[in-house]
Amino acid sequence: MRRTKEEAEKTRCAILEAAETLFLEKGVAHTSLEHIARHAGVTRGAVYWHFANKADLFNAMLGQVRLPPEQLAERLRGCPAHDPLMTLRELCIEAIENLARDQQKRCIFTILLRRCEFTEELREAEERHEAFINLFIALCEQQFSAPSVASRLHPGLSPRLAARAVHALIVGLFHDWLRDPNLFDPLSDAAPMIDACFRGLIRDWPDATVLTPS
Amino acid sequence: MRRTKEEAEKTRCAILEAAETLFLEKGVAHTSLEHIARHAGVTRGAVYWHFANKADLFNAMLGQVRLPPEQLAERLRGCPAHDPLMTLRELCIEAIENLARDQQKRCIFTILLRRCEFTEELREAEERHEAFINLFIALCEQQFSAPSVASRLHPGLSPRLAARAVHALIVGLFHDWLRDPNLFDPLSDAAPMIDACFRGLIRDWPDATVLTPS
DNA sequence: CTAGTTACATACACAAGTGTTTGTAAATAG
DNA sequence: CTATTTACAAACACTTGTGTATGTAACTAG
Repeated sequence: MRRTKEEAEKTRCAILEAAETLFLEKGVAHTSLEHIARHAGVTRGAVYWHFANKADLFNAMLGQVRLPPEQLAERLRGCPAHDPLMTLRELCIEAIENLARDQQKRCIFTILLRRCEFTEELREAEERHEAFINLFIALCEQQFSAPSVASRLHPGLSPRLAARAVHALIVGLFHDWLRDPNLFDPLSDAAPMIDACFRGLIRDWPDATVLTPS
Repeated sequence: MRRTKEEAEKTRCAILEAAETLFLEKGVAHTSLEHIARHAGVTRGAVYWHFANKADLFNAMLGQVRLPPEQLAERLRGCPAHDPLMTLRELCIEAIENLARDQQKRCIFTILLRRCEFTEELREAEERHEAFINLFIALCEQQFSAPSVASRLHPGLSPRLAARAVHALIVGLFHDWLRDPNLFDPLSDAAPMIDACFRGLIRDWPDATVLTPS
């Protein structure tokens, strides 16, 4: 019953998909490879053929999507310093909207935030993820440090603190919304909330009407 | 080797303490009752004597402290409507400072946010926790709905959205800081960040100097 | 055509965890 | 002083999970 190469790729995907579903449903630690195999319509043999162990499968699953911090960091690094704040603002809003639109991203991020324990075996994934978060915060801080921006920070705020606040708000919005998607509507509410945040950080932040000419 | 009543209470506490330590260290799902018992210097017999199972032990552990959302909700409900925003602001700042000061609260909240999977067996604890979060958000929204406050909201913001933003910021700050306590100093940075948030929500939010006369 | 390899399924050995039952010494009630 | 709980320890029975080893049919390279 040996399958052709592309069929093998299909079972690999089926396993990844089953893992995604079951991790979301019952948590990473509470899902066994046996359970995943059954759900994918294969045996543990197939799972161990494609992946070394559960941690490896978990990493492969994460590798399927660019998580928001990763994506944000990438795009922040790519953009020039011209009007850095507006770029940052738009990226933040996009990140939230993306999460709402992309079902898989939502699923995987929910697993990361609410369905897994970062213990020894998942340390690698955790560290990679944290590295991206730290990179994002650092780049964010860099945007706030540009002379033309830093001078507009409200008194009492440093670029460092502003960057921390932006990241905290985004993480909090993710966390809250993934817990209960009825709390707000990402597509319509992301912009006002992000703008409120920037308005509290930057002295002359323009009106919402100017920012979203549609 | 039967112990007196107060000695029994001491072993109960020892078990709870061991659970706290090990849950934090290795995650809830990855910690067995056997492991907890050993760490507390007893056998599983003692654990099963004092607690029905792991979920029961987990709930008892959570019951030891008032978690921030619970505390916030309680205090918000208790305070009269006189200057509701300032009360809310102070509570938010206090919550963050408290987390930094109270070692046990920090530990347990870290477990809740980063060391447990909310699967079937912990559903009860999750639901209780979520209820407090929703209560906090509702009360928060109520503060923003007071006529004297709602009229001062920046255009584009509803009381509902403002409440969501405040909660998201706090959750994000907790999450970030518990992940890496070096990101900011709760005692000195909480106030400026919370004030920045409120400044972005409320039109005539006063200066920081006025707010912290110290 | 046949050797070797691929993509699994099956089976095995082992460890660990759970809940329960039973044993027991000391505290305590009467 | 005796009977009965209490507060555990120890042992048991069972399930589940992991990693590995072995089997095997079909694909594929030469």
